[in-house]
Amino acid sequence: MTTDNQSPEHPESEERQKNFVEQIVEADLAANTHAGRVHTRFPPEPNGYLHIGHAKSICLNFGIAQNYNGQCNLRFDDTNPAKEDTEYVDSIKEDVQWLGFEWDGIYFASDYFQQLYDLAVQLIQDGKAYVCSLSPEETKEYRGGWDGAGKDSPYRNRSIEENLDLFARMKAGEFADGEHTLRAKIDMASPNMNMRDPAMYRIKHVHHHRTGDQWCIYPMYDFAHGICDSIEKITHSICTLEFEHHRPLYDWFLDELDIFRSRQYEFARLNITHTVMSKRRLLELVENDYVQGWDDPRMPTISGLRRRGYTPEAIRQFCTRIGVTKQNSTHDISWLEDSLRAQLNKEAQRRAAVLRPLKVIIDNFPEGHVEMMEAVNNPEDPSAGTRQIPFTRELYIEQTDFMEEPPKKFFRLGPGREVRLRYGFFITCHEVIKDDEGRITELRCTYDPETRGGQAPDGRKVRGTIHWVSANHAVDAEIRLYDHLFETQNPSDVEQGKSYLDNINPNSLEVLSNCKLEPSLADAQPGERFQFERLGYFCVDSQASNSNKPVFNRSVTLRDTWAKMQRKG
RNA sequence: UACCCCAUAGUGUAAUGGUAGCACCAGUGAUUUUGGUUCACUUAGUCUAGGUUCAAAUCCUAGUGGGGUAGCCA
Repeated sequence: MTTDNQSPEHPESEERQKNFVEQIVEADLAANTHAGRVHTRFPPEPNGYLHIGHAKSICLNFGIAQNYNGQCNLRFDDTNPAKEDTEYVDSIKEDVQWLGFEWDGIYFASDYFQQLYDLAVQLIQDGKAYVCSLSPEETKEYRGGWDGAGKDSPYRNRSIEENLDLFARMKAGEFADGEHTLRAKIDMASPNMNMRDPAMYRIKHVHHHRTGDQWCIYPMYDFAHGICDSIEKITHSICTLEFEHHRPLYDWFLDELDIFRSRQYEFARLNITHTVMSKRRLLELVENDYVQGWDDPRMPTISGLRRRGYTPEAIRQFCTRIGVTKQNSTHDISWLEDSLRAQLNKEAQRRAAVLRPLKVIIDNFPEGHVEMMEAVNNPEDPSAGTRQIPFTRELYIEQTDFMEEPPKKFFRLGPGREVRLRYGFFITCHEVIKDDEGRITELRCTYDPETRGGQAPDGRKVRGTIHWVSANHAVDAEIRLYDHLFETQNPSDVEQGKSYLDNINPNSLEVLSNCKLEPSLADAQPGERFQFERLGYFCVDSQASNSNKPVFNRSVTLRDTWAKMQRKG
């Protein structure tokens, strides 16, 4: 259930077309299938951090519960202790809550291990399951391929008594890993591989993060998942497309066991350009230090996006904008970025920050004099008020806001040109000072005292308005500029012999350590977000900032039509 | 090789047998003390071939294209 931001004027709650899952839910409601009850669940395996693709699923599952007066559980699918860990459990809970959702029930598949075991025994007693003693290799061989039917396991017709005995001894730890499995007795000739006597239990002498060493046999996903749904009386079990072929098996278990009938529905997982989304790859990026952890601001993980400066609202907004269908598709990453811009444009306070400083001396401004200027905090929100910023003789402007030989459409500063310093004065550049290597080190300018605040009494116009910071008052800061983690739209699209890793963007992180911020930014708190005017949205890094030198992450740039014009030439 | 799913402007999605619509992108213009925001306008689409029907994006068949599936992973 969402805990905030559901006001009527909020874009998330605006009228929109219902997606196909919502239509199914509404049809069930209309038909009174579950007496008006809607119950979903979000079922992550705690073997990695949540990413934006999970956010889509979270928004779908929790969103449906919320919109139809239902409930949504958080359930950890922890049936494979070899890969799972409490570290992941904790991060998943944190991420779900941060996204703004509260689960109605929190469960673990491991809570149900005994019930699962009992139901497996029941299936054996009904002659629907058997202990198979084929090796993994033999099992694969017997399963057959797409070109024909598989072969029945020689153990398929063991007596019920023998199966019961063997299964009990599997549980008791009498056998080594891989010696036996419990299999459902379905159809080795099925064109659906999942129905060719799938494994229900395997022996794994592995310590489980919650049940410890209590079990040495663990249920397989197909057996456990549907039963967990059934136990929790889940009405709509929503998963991704690759589980489509598992649905007949999901149904088979519930039907044979004759327990509460949950239904599985599948939707297309989220793909986004310039990034990767599989847990395997994200893990690889982390473990091989391509990034600096799961919460690296370049990662598509929830924790990465959070550290990058994304808001839960922006992510939820993105998830509702992209829709839910069964079509495989890839969304442009700029959609995600736009969602953030849309929110922060309305909410973020504006500040001045100079990324790559160029000193400007105002020759006709009195030395030592400080003139306090009034600046609007947020033009989109008058209630945000104003603040005072100091104007002095020595300023910093952006290096990119000056060109010695400006091209035609360049509106900013150049020799002999006049621009407006935002909330300051008009200044005109008279002299360019360079070092021995010819690099520009300083600009000599004059200001027009009549233009205080940025208006000329004679009504003369100026094309460019640039930002600035008073040199003596400036706060030094480190600013990290992030770009797409991968250069190509689809990192997985590689020629023979190459891997997605070859598409990593070598310039995905640029650290600027000599940035100059306006004084009001001195005590910005970790996680706080601002718009640095004309540059983008930035937030105080939650890990690296300390009191002597704040560190800001660039969440997203502003739209930049000038940069676009330059790119096009 | 078999089975399953999918196919609508560049991208992403509506229309559920009855006028093909929306958003983003792109382009043009207006406003603007952020080359931001906002506003207006413009471009552009039902994969192909048959069939059913008064009427098909929608139903049927075939083809084409894309995706998925042969873990004792989930």
